[in-house]
Amino acid sequence: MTATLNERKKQILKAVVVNYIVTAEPVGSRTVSRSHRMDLSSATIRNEMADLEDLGYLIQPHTSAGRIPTQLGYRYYVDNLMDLDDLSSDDELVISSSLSVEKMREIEQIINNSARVLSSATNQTSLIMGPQFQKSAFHHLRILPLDEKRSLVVLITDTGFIKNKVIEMQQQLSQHELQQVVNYLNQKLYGLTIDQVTTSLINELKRDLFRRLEILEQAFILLEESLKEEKQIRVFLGGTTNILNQPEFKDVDKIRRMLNLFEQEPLLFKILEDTSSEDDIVVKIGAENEHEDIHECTLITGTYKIHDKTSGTVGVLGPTRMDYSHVISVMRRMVNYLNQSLGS
Amino acid sequence: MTATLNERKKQILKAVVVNYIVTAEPVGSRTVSRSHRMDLSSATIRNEMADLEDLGYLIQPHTSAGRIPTQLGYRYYVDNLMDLDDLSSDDELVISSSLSVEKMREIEQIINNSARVLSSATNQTSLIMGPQFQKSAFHHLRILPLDEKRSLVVLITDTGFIKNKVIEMQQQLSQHELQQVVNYLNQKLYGLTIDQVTTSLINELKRDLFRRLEILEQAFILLEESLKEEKQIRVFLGGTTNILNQPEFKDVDKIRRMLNLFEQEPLLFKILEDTSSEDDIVVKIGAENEHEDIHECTLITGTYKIHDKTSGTVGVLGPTRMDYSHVISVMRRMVNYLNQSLGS
DNA sequence: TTTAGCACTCCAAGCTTAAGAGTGCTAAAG
DNA sequence: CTTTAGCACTCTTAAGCTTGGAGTGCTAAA
Repeated sequence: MTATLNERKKQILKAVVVNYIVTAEPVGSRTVSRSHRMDLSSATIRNEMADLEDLGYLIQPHTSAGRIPTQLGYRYYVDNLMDLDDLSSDDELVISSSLSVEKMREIEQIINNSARVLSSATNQTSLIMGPQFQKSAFHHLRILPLDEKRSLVVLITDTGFIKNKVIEMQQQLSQHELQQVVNYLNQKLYGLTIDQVTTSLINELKRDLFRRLEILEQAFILLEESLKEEKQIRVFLGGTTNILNQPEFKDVDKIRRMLNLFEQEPLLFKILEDTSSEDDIVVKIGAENEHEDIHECTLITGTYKIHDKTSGTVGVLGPTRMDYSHVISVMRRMVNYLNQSLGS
Repeated sequence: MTATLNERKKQILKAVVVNYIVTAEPVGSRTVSRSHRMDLSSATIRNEMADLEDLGYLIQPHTSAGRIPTQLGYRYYVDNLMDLDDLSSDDELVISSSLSVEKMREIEQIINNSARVLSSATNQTSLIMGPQFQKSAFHHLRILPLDEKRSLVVLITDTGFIKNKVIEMQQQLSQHELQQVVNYLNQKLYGLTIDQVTTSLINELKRDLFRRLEILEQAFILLEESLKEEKQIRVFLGGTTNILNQPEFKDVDKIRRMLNLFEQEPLLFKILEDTSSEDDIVVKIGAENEHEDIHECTLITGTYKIHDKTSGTVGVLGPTRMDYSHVISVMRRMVNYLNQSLGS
């Protein structure tokens, strides 16, 4: 199908897409013939555009309107026609300055901030999936008694994650008893990924441990709880109100559906996850996305790494009429930034 | 002003408010005369309504439309006319079941969940201000070394808050050295509220400590950081999309302004803070709110306590046309619940 | 003091109209 | 064979107009 487009058709398709991205209005033949250095009359362009419509790249909202790109048209544009955007020094400035103003230490902070920057640099909504804690390997566990009843459990992974949780224990445990349990667990769990530390494994260990010292129901509950809580990965959003600026969302009902979607973290997670496992940047246009509520949207995603492990996904979501080249450039930069600042 | 309303006017005002809350349409004299057991003709009602308009309790959107309550009208209704709502067993069920399904341990979880429940029980947007950590008193500090470079700092307050933070230290400190610092700090800071632990106090301690043992720049940075981070209180939102269901927000521009507001935590904090310091439930109608963007909204707030200290604020935000009695009832229940589950 | 009746006002919804943008087709020109 | 000019036609959008209904205020009678 790609082969069937001659140079002139490509130029015209590109002109329509570029123009439509900017104006959000159907593009007429006259506009194309005048504005894009094409030494052809509008009539000729009209003929070509009619062809492009037959081929499925363009569509008319109604007879006697200009054309707008179809999903296929965008796809062709992204794959074959798009010029990559050099970030303007303005954007460059905005991005790098807002990212580096403060040294941020906490992962959550970094990601939250990134989401904000990404959305404001693209004028779209951004989604960032937090690091996938589950893929990290268990390194060791420590327990710090706080007072008679409470202890702080600290879980450390090979990628440098540190999760901690306060737990309460009905039964008092001596420092020594605690230490025994902790040592046992460290020995058994070392090197497993968090995913692999299943409830059944924990139950097994529990049985095992009961045989030897018969105290520690509570110590296990804590472990189970710490893990369970981390099962659901957090998705950070930025600029959710940006979609309201897009003319394609002037309908309250569409807005509601989108915002509703944004409130459902598991769904967002699924949407992002569907795209991942690629190395570079992925562009999913319209119905290429699984989820029905974003069939009129484009999702552009990239993945970042922590310690060379694929770790999380960054996404920008907006209407299919999106400034692809710009968003892709910003995304590149963002992924780089995350790789750097989370990598260490 | 209150005294000037005779019984009949009160009944009519009440009827208009109640009706308008349900229908969101201007209420005509005929509607009032028929529906609310008033044995008066519409003409009589008309006269009374004209009076109520002169007094500032009602207003006509245009000549020859029914009346709708003014801000003053709502105020009078809330202060003098409102029947308190017995929660229907349905609501009762929804609320108590969704709150008690799981034992939640983390404060953040409890609050987040509460926000969700509150918004769905009221069909409005809910805001909950997290506990004001700053008002708690410092109890003690502990440090748990994790590996050569990192330590976990744990801060415990008298109200049972436990904050922890991982810090990195360039310089290695021996367990002994660390312990010395920690002991010193615990002694000096004990009993102060977190608010009182200012940067200047820290600097003072720092100087003091330097004189005796000259190591611990890092140890202080950590303390400063832990505290700074907690300065901004988190506001939890629930049901932000509920405002989209209200007919008064069918305008995209209004929606944008509201959602924008919701994205700015410091503003929300300020809005909630303005209402607090009361013991019971506070109703702020329309322009009674400071912030201009919610001049067409009503904010109903309550405060909850942890360990008998006033601790945070719960709010429901919606258009001035709001089911006051229902929201207030739900709010009561919510505050009770929070007092119970955070109190221990 | 209350009520019935009536003229009047105003909005909302539907319809009509005119302007403008853009097309498809045809026939002529290159 | 390709390109272009010209023209009739289509469709949308905005503005103006019409109409029905809801609700009022006023007056006069009960």
